[in-house]
Amino acid sequence: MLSPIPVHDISLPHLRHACSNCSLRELCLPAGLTAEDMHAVEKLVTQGRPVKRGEALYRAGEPFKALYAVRLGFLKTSVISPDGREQVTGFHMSGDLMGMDAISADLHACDAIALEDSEVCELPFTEMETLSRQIPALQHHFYKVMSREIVRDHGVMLLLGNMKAEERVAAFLLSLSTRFQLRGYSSTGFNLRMTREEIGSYLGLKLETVSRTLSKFQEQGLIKVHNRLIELLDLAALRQIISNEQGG
Amino acid sequence: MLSPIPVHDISLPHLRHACSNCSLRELCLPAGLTAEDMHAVEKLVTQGRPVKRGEALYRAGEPFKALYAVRLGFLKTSVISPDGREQVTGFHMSGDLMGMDAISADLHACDAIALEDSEVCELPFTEMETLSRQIPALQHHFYKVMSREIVRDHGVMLLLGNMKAEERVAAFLLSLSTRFQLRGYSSTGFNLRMTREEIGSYLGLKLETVSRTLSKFQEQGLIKVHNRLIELLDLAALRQIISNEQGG
DNA sequence: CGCACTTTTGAACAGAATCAAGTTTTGTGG
DNA sequence: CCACAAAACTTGATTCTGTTCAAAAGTGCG
Repeated sequence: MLSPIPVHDISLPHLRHACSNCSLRELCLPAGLTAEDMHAVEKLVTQGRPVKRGEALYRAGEPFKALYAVRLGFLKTSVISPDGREQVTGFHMSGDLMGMDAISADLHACDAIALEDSEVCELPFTEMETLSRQIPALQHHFYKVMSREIVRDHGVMLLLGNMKAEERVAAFLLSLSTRFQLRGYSSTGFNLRMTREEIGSYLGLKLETVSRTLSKFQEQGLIKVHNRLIELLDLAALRQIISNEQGG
Repeated sequence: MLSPIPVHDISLPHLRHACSNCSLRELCLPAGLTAEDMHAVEKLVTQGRPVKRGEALYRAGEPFKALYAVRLGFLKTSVISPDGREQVTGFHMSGDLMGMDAISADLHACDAIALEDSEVCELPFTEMETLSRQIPALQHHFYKVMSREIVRDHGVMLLLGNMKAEERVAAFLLSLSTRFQLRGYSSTGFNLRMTREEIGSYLGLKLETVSRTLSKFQEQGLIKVHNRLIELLDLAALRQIISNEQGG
């Protein structure tokens, strides 16, 4: 199994580095773990596992063994209904924890596909569970991360249930902007890693509507679009659009 | 604090009874707890707390102290966007566990309103967390219940993102049917506890559309509607509608 | 028993989907 | 490095689903 980061490199300083910079952000940083706790956690974390663009990290129906912390790259998750409709349920970037929906039935409930060459850390769940009994902060943190996922999903439900096409696209761009910023990247210029169709699936719109809406925003001078390169020119106006289309 | 069930009644046999019949179904039943474990859990569970129709069990922004297991009754949860749009995120009946979205920020993230006179058990979260470190099955079960909530939310996202009005309403009726059946009630005849507007909010539709769709189903002989009394006459046809509208 | 809330139904309208071309980009192999 | 095929994107015209606006009828709670 090839990996850009050999096992022996996953020492405490290394993991710390990984945590604070890209990888285990969601898992480790806010947990407030001591050096000793960290050491225990790191022993469970496998070496980085690469996932090439287009490949699946896991697929719905596969047995659940581990959660995954995105170390770098970009992935989507999606559920597919029995009659073949796909709903993208999320986009995931460095520091995000994936696979929590699989705990419920011990089977993965969605597909996770890399949208660009990515790398994840595997967190064997049973072992993490055992460890979290010894480290209250870790246990609490897992509850928190799962809770945050629920809150996020409720936000998407609000978007899907209440918002118009323009509001959805604006909310999507602003959400990406915030997430990139949190990771130290530009909040106003970034590269969409997904197709218009995948954006549309996430937002409950057809790809043509996504395309048209982006074009319209560009005409209005709110953004600049060159393929998947996006530049946000007027964050305030985008926020205004979400706040019920007043003004602008 | 008035309660139909005094504290001293919450003895082991009582809690067992509550679990298997109505209340802590989601919390206790699948956890496979021993009698001893059960006893420990029951010491944490407060007496039943009544919530009258129209009252809030909790409101967004309130500090988070406990999860709630619905003992009996019917509640809705909803998030409200800054500009005032309401999205009903779920309907909750006996045995359901509520409040998990509050763990994330130690604040409730949604409103929980009783749609009929209800009663809940309060589960102080910090204490439950501590206890779950001593009872692995309990810890695992909490993870499972939260995971199930995530899976459920993804299902709603699929519905909101991909389905037409008729499909949504059919899916909603069938979902209620299943849930009532699991609790030992009729799966074909039940009382909607919520308004058309609340159904619409949950399904991403306007109340008029919900009403029209129910009327149409009635004309087609799939259901019988008398106000909030619903009778499902052709489950197969309703399922067919969800399976992409073929046949019928 | 009456008033407010809920529900139904109709008619006109709007927003997004669908259908359809044409263009651009990307990835691959020669 | 270029040529080519496949995939992705844009834009327009049309259609259709669901919303909006409106009014009337029904229900139930105090």
